Amino acid sequence: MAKAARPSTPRKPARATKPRTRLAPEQRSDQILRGAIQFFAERGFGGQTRDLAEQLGISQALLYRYFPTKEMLIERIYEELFVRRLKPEWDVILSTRTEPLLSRLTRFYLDYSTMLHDYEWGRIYLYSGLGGSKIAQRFADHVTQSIFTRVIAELRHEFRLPDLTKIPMTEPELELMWGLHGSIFYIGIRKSVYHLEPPHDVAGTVKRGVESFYANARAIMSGKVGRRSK
Amino acid sequence: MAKAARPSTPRKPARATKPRTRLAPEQRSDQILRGAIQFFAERGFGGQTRDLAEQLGISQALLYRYFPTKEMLIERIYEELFVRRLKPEWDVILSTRTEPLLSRLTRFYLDYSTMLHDYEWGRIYLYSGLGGSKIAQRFADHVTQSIFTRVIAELRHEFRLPDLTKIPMTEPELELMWGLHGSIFYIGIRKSVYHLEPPHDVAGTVKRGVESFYANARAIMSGKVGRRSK
DNA sequence: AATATTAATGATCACTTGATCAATAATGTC
DNA sequence: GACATTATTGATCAAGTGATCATTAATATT
Repeated sequence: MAKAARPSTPRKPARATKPRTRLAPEQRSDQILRGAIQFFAERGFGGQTRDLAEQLGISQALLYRYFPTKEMLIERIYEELFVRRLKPEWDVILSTRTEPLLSRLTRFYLDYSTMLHDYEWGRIYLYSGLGGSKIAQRFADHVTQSIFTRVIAELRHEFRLPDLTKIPMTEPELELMWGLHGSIFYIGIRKSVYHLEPPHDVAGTVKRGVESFYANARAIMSGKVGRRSK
Repeated sequence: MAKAARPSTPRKPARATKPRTRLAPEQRSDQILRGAIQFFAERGFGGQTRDLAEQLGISQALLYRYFPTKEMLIERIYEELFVRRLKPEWDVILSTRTEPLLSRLTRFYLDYSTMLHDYEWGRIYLYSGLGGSKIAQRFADHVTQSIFTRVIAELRHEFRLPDLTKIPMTEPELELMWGLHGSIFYIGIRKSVYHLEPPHDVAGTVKRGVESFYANARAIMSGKVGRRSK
C-alpha cells in the first residue's frame, strides 16, 4: 500500500531530468522556427506554446528568449514562407522569349507548384488567410499582379494581340489565370487539408493543366481581345 | 470627482439590464445555430463561447441549455452545412439524357457553385478540414464518388467510350474532374478567405470553366481511354 | 389573480495559457 | 582548475475559458 522509498542511491535523485543541451543562439532560433512551422501547420495558430516546446524538446520559457511573443514568432513564420520563398527567377523564366511559351509556362508552373503543394506552406497559407493576416492577402495580390500580368502579356504577344498597355487585362483573361492557379493549388489542398490521395503523377497533372490552359487561352483570348465581344 | 448617486427614483435601479426575451426552445435553438455558423465562420472554432453569446445578445450560460458542449454545437453545424445542403436532384440533373450534356453540366455547376461560393460554407469547410474533422473528409469523398463518377460516366457515353464497368476511371479523368472542381471552388476561396474581388460575372466564369472542361475532356479522354496510351 | 412551469441569467469553478523571472548549469576564458 | 558568461529551466502569475448551478423572471394554466 504505502509507496516504499527506494533504498539505493540515497543522494542525487538518479538524474531523471535529461542533461541540458546548450546550442548557439542562431542554431536554437532556427530550430524553433522550423519546429514552429511544422507545429502551427498541423495545429493552427491556436496551438499552445507548451505543446510546441514539448515537441521541440525544450522548455516553454526558452521560446520567449528567442521570440518575444507568440505573435512575433508567427510573423517570423510568415516572413519565412511568404516572402523568402518568392523566387525572382520566376519572372525571368516566364519572359525569356528564346524558349517557346508553352515550355516556359510548363517549366514555371512545375517549379511554382512545388511551393503550392508543400504541406506546411499550404496549410499555413490557408490558416493565415482565414485568420485575416495582411501578409497572406499581400501575397495573393503579389501573385495576381506579377505572375498573372506576365503570363497574359506573353500570351498576348504569342497570339499577336494588342499590348496590355493598349488594352488592360480583361476579366475573362484574369479568370483564366485564376482558373489555372486554383486548379493547381487545389491539388495541394486536397492533400494537405483533406488528406486525400494526391495524383500518382503530379507533374503530369500540372503539365496537362498548363496545356489545357494554353489551348483555352488561345480560344478565349482570340474571341475576346482585339475583337468586339458579341 | 466623487460620482454622485442619482437622487431620483430611489428604488428599482433604473433597469440597466434589458428585459429578458423569452423564446420558444426551437426558435432559440435555431437562432443559436445560425449565429454560431456566422460566428465560427469568421473566427474559426477557436472562437470563444462568451463572444458568441455576446454576438447573439444572450448569456453564455444559455448556450449550454441548447447544446451540451461547444463540441456538440460544432457537430451540429457540420450536419447543417455538409449533410443537409447536399441535393439529391444534382444526380438527376446530371443523368437526365434528354438534355444535352454540356447544358446539364452547366446547370449543375451553376447550382453547385452557389454552395461552394457561400462565404460561411467555404470558410467552415476549410476550418473543419484543417482541423481534421472526419465529416469534411467524408464530404470530399462523397463529392468524388458521386459527382465525379456520374460526370465521367456521362462523358464516356457522350464520346462513345467504354463504360466505367469496363474500364475504371483513369487518373487523367479523375484529375480533369478535380481541376474543374478546384478552379470553381477557388473562386469562393479568393473571396471568403483572401477577401479578393470576385469576378464581376461569376456565372459567366463558371460557365466558361465548364465549357473549357468539356472541350478538354473530349481531347484528353479520346486520347487516353479506349486507346492504348503511348 | 394566484400558482406552476421553465427559459434565461449572474456568479462561480477548475483548468488552460501566454508570459515572466530568479535560479541553474553548460561553455568559454584566463 | 577557477571564474565569468549566458543558454536553459521550474515555478509562478494574471487573464482567459468551457462548463455548472442556484436564482430570477417571463409565460402558461387554473
